[in-house]
Amino acid sequence: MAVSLKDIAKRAGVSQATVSNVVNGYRPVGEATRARVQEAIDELGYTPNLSARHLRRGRTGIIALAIPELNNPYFAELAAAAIRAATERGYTLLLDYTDGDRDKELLVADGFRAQIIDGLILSAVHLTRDDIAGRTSETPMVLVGEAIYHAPYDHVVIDNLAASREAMRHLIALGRRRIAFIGAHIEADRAPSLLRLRGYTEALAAAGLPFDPDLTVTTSGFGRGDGAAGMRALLTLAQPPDAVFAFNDLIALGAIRALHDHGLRVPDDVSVIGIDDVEEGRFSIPTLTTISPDKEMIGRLAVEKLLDRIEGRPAGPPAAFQPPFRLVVRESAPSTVPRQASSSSSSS
Amino acid sequence: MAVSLKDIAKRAGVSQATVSNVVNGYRPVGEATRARVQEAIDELGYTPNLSARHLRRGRTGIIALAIPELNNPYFAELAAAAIRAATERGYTLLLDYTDGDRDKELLVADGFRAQIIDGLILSAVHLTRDDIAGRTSETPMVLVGEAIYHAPYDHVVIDNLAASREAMRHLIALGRRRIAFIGAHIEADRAPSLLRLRGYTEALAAAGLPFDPDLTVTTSGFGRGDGAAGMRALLTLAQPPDAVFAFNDLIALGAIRALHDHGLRVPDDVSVIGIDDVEEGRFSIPTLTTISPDKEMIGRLAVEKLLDRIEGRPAGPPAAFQPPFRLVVRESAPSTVPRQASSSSSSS
DNA sequence: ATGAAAGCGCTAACAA
DNA sequence: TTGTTAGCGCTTTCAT
Repeated sequence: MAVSLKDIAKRAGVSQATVSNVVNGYRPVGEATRARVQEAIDELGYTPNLSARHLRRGRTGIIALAIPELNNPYFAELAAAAIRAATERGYTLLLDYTDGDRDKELLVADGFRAQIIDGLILSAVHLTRDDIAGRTSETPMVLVGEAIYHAPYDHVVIDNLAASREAMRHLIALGRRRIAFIGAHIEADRAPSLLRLRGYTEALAAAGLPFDPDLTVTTSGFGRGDGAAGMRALLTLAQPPDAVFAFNDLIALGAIRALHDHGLRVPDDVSVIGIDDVEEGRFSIPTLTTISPDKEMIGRLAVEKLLDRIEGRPAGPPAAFQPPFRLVVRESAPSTVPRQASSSSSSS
Repeated sequence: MAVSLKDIAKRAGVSQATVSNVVNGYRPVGEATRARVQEAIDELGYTPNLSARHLRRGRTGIIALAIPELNNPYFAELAAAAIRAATERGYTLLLDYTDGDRDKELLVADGFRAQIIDGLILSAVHLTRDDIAGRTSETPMVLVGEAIYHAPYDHVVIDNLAASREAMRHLIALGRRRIAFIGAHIEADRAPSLLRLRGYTEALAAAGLPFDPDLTVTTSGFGRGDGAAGMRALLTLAQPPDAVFAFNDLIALGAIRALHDHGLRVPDDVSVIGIDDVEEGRFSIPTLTTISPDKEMIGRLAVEKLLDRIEGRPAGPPAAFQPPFRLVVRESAPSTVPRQASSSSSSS
């Protein structure tokens, strides 16, 4: 059995309460006493038993970040930022991953592991508004991610409408006219792709370009394979697209691969743009033009807002927070309109 | 305050012990009693308080997996496997990431968060043998990853020597003669790249090929940028390589990008092979030939061995476990020898 | 400034 | 088969 408060108290000849106060500093402790206690702590090598502390305090010091998939580097980068932020604030961050499975998302939102965590940052994909609204768990929660719920929770997400418009403007400025969107989803009202899709159609309208339903491709997942399949479908069209706006970078990368397999060149024949700015896109061939959300800030903000709620700081009513983003132009959709076939120009 | 054992006991008119037994099943409980208790549990919505349980049992049900970086998809995939395995066994897996920082690795190994975890799976990069040997923490630990320590801990890792030899045999069978290795490390005796490097030299010797020190490139990290930088260095050689064996896929992918920037073609001018089989390499241009370790089994085995120690199952002395791997041939180093070998030193 | 003592919710040893 | 009871190690009144 490890060294306990009691051991220290005995050794230092004081009460447990005093030791506790030396450790936590809730009440002032006399200088001489403090020194004696500290010495005992050092000698015996005491570390507080967290389970006991948590039992007593009713909090665990653990918060969870639930993400759909670890394999998407976007989430890996987001998680890294959140872990940093939590650690700085003295919390431990537990990564829960839901596998893009609705039941698991429900389970997590509804208090699975609630006993172990003080709060939850949830990046849901499949949850419905009712799922969120009907949540019974009392555990503080902050929402992250593209799906919209209009639910009474803080929500951290970039301005997807503006981001999509900017991506589209870039493509349109390049002279592209048949721009496809890969990564739409079936769910009508709160799908992750909702705002990005709206940005897509609005940008088309603003540029006076027709909206062709054939150019909007639905995918089941969010990975490279989905992007490749979506692109292959587009390539069967009588009039294939001359540009692709992908829901995210992984889909964009998959689309590029499918174009390559089909003997088409990016960006000469087709321009491609994604969203996320994962590192992979800085080294891919071609490198990927993308919208880069401030992932560090997203993670940080989500943690902060959650801790505000947990620690009962005045935080006002639930609100939406929009970290910045910026357009990063790379080879897959460069600023200069592609002249002819000529590749292997490099610019990292 | 949430519903407690006591509440259930009162409601069902039984003792706390009985409720505990119907929840945990340590002792048999009468059918009628069980039903009554279960009903009370359902009605009141009881979930055990884990802090209390852990305080009492002396275990938390949490194990940690410490990895150098989350951004490397290899570790993300490994973590996913470990999380699955832990969850199945009723444990929660906490991801700790050390940032490839020696101090953080030390901290983790030496019992940071020891109060909260029952055991640790450590994938260290920078730790020395002495660091490991001098560990004071009592927390059970299992080692994962390429670095060798000959320390008294279970260690799960593929047979890196055999894997490297197989990768090299493939390159040599292609007719490659100047094969470079990117991703060596300074530390002499237990660096992650040690065995892979030895496999490289042994394979050269076995094929009667000369070992040219210029073709072995040291990198500080393990990412795409390191691979690209390493490749650029190789391309300044008077006689650049005609093939690259990379320490891992990310380095290989970075090397491919650098070759592309240099106007060289993969695999026509230079063949490239990596290790890890990350998903990215199945969609990259060109797709990546690689050694695919069984990540699912690595994660699973590490968790199992750790739980054996934690739960005191007879596990014998610490041992090494070698999950299988296989060569996956893709475009960057196809089986058929490239035809028009134009691997001159034309563009440099 | 310090101490004594009462639990937080649970499990396990001992009784019945 | 079930109940009683004693803590696990800590924080926190209430006294002093």
